[in-house]
Amino acid sequence: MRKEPRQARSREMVERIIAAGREVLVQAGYEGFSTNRVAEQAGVSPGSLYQYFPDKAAILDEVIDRYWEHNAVLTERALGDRVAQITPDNTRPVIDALLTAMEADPALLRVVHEELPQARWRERRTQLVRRVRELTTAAAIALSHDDPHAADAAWVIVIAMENLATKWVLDRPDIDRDDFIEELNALVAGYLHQRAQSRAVGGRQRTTSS
Amino acid sequence: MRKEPRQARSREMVERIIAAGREVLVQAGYEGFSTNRVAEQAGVSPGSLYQYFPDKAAILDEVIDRYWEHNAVLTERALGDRVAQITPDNTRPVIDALLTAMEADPALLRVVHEELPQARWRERRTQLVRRVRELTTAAAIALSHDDPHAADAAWVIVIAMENLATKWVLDRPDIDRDDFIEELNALVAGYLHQRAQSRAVGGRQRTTSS
DNA sequence: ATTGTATGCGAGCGGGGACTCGCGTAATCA
DNA sequence: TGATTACGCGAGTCCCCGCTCGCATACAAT
Repeated sequence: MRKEPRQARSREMVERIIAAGREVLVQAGYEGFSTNRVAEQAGVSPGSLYQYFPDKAAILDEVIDRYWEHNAVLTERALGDRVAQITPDNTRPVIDALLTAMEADPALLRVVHEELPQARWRERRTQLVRRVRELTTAAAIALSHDDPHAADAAWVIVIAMENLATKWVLDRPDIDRDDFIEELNALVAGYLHQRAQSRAVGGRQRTTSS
Repeated sequence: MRKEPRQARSREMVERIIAAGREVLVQAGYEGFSTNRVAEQAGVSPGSLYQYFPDKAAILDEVIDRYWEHNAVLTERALGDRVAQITPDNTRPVIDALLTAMEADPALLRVVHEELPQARWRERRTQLVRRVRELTTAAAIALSHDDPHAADAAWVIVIAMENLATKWVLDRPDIDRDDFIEELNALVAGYLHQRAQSRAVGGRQRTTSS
């Protein structure tokens, strides 16, 4: 920020600019996100943008930050008190929470996932992902306490969940929401069991029989 | 294309332009991909680009098309004659092939996955994905012949595989290649078994016990 | 009321990007 | 060899973009 908005008037303007930023980002995409357009959408002069934002990137950052923040809040709310119910065989509450967050603003989700250069916003994604990872690791450990590759399993699950949930929301495949949650749950449960079983049989091996 | 390059000289130039396009895309990223830079990199005048390409997008398209084409060829080669070995419990050849393709050109993979606006290149991705889907569906059907949700399972697996393989190559998590293949194999095998089992017990249900 | 400061404006600047056009040169053909 | 066509060049046009600056207005303090 270049200056603090002191009067109510200017604080409202800053809000209008951020809202306009979101709108332009959704309507025109990342490539169409220009300062002039944002100003116009906000009903504000181009010069006014730069009273409180140092540059174009700052506006974008603010929009993205708020999106992730909003998502984090939604996730926690959706999880609610169902955290206790989570077991390796029942990860439905986490998956449901994840989906709920994703579904809140599909238009922005699309831009964030399909148009933003990922490199510049890598850290901002963490809040939500970290929470999923937390719960996943707990589930993995519950099944096999001394697995040296438990971290690998957590990584696999987190990446898979995040991307499957995202694509389900964006590409709208013909899969019912409850069915989908069921599939993801089976994916996690099956994976964890399969791993536990392989380890019990004789450590990590190249071939497994049914 | 605007004109056919007739002489050998001009055909070479077109090749140089495409190669330069790839180079600029990797070095400068999607946002830095400008016609002037491509021309300079190719050792060619800006005007010459437009002799054979209608616009900037056409150059980019050609680069991306060739990337996918190359990938498809690599996948088939890596699969080789091991296709016969694939079963629901052993999807390693497919995964290996997928990884091999991804590993061939990580720099370009990064740009394609993290910088290109996905919308404009949605169809080009298909060749590789379709092949994986083919093999996956076969594996799914092998385990349960009349599953009404077999297509869902195939979708889940394909999306998961594609993204896991991509992220593994790009984010270089600390997981050994063979271990990773093993994890993915467990993911698929475990998932398919879990589903088959759930169906056997009593159709799709909300709760499963270990 | 008067003065000082915060706010808002919008024409316009400097820059870079996509793309063109008219001209010189190399290849092809008769 | 002369004529015709293909090729290649690069200065230059037009456009849009990020961003600034001098000025007018609204608010706050005294």
